[in-house]
Amino acid sequence: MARRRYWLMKSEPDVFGWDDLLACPDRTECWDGVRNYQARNLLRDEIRVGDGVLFYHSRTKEPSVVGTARVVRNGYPDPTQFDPKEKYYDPKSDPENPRWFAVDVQAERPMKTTLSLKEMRAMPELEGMCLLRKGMRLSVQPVEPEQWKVIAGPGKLGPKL
DNA sequence: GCCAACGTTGGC
DNA sequence: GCCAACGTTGGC
Repeated sequence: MARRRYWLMKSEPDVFGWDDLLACPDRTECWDGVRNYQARNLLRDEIRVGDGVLFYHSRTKEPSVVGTARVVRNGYPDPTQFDPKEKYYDPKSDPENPRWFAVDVQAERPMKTTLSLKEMRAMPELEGMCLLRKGMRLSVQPVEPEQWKVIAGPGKLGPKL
């Protein structure tokens, strides 16, 4: 069994945020709509059931990590790419060889107190973190175990949902 | 295969 | 809402 790995996923609370995830059946939702090849590769090849996810709110007043989630389904073809009614419809994607992938995530625990981007920038332990690097706009990105521990380690999280 | 134009992301 | 930093597209 491979070691559990960690990721950070960005969401825009105006579109779909933590509260929306909690409102889903089983607190589980398909993480779809990712249209970036680098992120796609992670979703398709790297992210596995059981991995930990930092749930991050972007494009909001105080961009922050708000909770943790767990991957509950490995990468599979993103259904929205084949639906012409979908915003994320991609007519160039061949169903025989899908271009875009999604995973399912389940909300696990809220942060005891949300951790803002500003606060993270001020933490020397998080230096070099993907999220904090200039120009890093990946909506799905890796988190090192040490970084996970600092952000979501003992005492940082609220009760299991 | 270069690169200008265009679109998107996301902090501020 | 602005705009810098990227990524993608498409003409050549």
